[in-house]
Parts: sequence; structure tokens; C-alpha cells
Amino acid sequence: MSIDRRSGCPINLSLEVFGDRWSLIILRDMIFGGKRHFRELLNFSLEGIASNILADRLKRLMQLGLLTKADDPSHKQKAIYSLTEMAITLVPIMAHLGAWGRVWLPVSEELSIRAELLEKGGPQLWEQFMDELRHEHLGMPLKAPPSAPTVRQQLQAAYEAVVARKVVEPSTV
Amino acid sequence: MSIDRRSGCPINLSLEVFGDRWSLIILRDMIFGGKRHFRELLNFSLEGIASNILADRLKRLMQLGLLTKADDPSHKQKAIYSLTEMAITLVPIMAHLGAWGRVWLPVSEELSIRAELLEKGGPQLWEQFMDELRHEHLGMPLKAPPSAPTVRQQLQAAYEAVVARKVVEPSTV
DNA sequence: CAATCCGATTGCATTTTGCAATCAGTTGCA
DNA sequence: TGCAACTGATTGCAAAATGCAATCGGATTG
Repeated sequence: MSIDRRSGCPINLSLEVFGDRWSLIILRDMIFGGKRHFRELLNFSLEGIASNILADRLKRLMQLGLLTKADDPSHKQKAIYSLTEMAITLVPIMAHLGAWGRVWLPVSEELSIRAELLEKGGPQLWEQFMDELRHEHLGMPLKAPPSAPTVRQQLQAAYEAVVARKVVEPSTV
Repeated sequence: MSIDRRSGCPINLSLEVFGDRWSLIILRDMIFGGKRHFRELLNFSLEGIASNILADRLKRLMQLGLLTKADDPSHKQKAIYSLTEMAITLVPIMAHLGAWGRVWLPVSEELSIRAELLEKGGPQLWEQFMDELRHEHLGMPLKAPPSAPTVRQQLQAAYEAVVARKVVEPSTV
């Protein structure tokens, strides 16, 4: 359940945190998909996580310090999960991982457009995104003046543009 | 054994490649430790991989295109494993992963000095290292003139310096 | 010619995962 | 008020992955 400590190597310890098939998927959906509720995470991910695994991983990620949980004031049963700074600093790793996958693995076009945008934006865009996440999850003030489309909105718009194009001109794909 | 294809998302597909507890450890020992034989990998890793798991992962990494295997001319039974370009381009991800682990996880000093050096060297040092790996594993000519200490030698020297200091002045640690 | 080393493989117990059903409490609507 | 839908989980069970120790036949070394 929690960490093994097979060795004090940074790469090994990082692997012990998200070297499984689900932890990083959950963080991906929270970071890029903006999902913060149990059911949202359960139904949103294309990979179809099981509810017991999701419950287990959320608990584990909290123990490890990557997530916090709070009551949703609008609904006595709803819990709202927040990213910690520890999780937010995974953004560059996610970006690299996406870029690597785009080059070497059989990614689908509509799902990789976000990775492409993130790659092209480079560290500067990542910083802006992390700033927005800190605002959203930690209540910190935005460093930069809020630009009209947030990074997540840009990613979402790019995704929708690809989907729309695919519907309109399916033969050219 | 091989890939699931739960979705075409780049992050998911990357996770399906090394979202387990051992694949990246093996690649780490090959990349940073310079290990290329079965026994070397078996005995070298501090994490203590079992021989059947090692055999399974080597086979899997070959199927996925991250490794190749060749006969060692000096010994009819020895096999020598080589990194492919696909694996070599993981160096920046490894560097980021190490840097993240160094910040957030209880790494040991002697094992994290390499990650620190790699982080400080930045993309330029990573490129040099990848160039050396391409030379070593793919037989490509070195782009840059061979600098006296290779990157791996620098990493190794830094590690040994920490260990030596710890032996000499254990009380200050 | 015996000891050691080579890359694995086998058998078996333990752990993790996937899947479906289910839980008790909360909310929205009629 | 009553009831269906939804909340974040939990349970039971089968299947798969993992950890561990012993072992394999062949090659090399002393």
C-alpha cells in the first residue's frame, strides 16, 4: 500500500510513488482534465479504472502527500480532491512523458494533440499551467495576470478542434 | 506481457511501457550503470530483482523496441543487451524523474548525487550523455570530440567522492 | 575434470488486480 | 412524503502478477 523503500535512489523512489498502472492516470485526469470528484474520475478516464482501485489509489496518493481531500460544501457526501505542490511539479514530467509517447508509441491523434501543444509551449507554458493549478488547488494568487484562455482551456479547445475536423472531413484522416 | 492499449493517450501508452516496478530500474542500470549482461543486471541493482522477473522484462523491453540482444563474441553463452534510440531518448525523463525525487522523496545522499549532477548539467549534458550512449550501444560516431571524462565517468566520480567523504568524516553527515 | 559461471526456467506461495455487486447516507424531484 | 438517482466507497471472488528458492543444460576456467 505505502512505500517500500527498496533503495534510496531517486528514480527508484519516484517509481515507488507512481510505478503502477493507475496513479499517474488519476493525476493526469486531475491535472489536465480538471476532475476533482470520485465519480468524475471514475467515469472520465477512457482507461476504465475500477472503483476499488480508484479508492485505494486516492488514499495512497494522500498518504504520499500528492493529494488532499476536503468536504464539498455544496453536498454533504461529496469530497473534493486537491493537488498538492508535490503533484503540481509533476507537470514537466507529464509533458516529457507525453512527448516521448507521441514519438515512439501508437498514440491517437485526438488524444495526443494536448501533448503536442504542451511540448510546443515548452517550460514557459508549463510554468503558466502550474501557476493556474496552484491558484485552482491551493488558493494561491496568480503570478501572471489571468490570460483570457487558461492553459487548460487552450488544451481543451485544441482537442475539440481535432475532433470537429475529424467529423467534418473523416476521409482525409 | 505486452501492451494493453487501454487508450491512445500518450501518457497512458508510456505508462503501459514502464508503468511497473522494474522496467525503468533495468533501463536505469543499463543507462547510468553501464550494465549490459544478465548477471550484471541481476547482481548490480540494489533493489534485488528476481531472475525470472529480469528475464521477463528483458524479453518485454525487446518486444517493445527498447532493447536489442546480441551474442557476446567473447563468450558463447553470454548475451549482450543494447539500448535502442527509443530507450536512449528516455534520458531527459530519467533526469526529470531523479530531480523530482530528490526534492520530494527521502533519497539517500550518495545515490542522489548523480541526479543532482544531471540536473545541474541540464539539457546540454543530457545531449552529450545521449551522444555517448549512441556511440556505445548503436556504434554511431561521436558528434562531439570525446572529452576526457565521459558523462558516466563524471557521474561515477561524483558518487565515489560522496562515499569517500562519508567514510572520512562520518560524524558531519 | 571439477568448480564456477551463463542466461534463463520451473514450481509454488503471496500479493495485486479486475470485475460486479452492494453499501448506507444524501439529494432532487414529484 | 416517497422514491429514484447519485455520493464515496467496500466486499467477495476469480485471475493475473510477483517474490522466492531451487534448478536446468551448456560453456568456461583453473
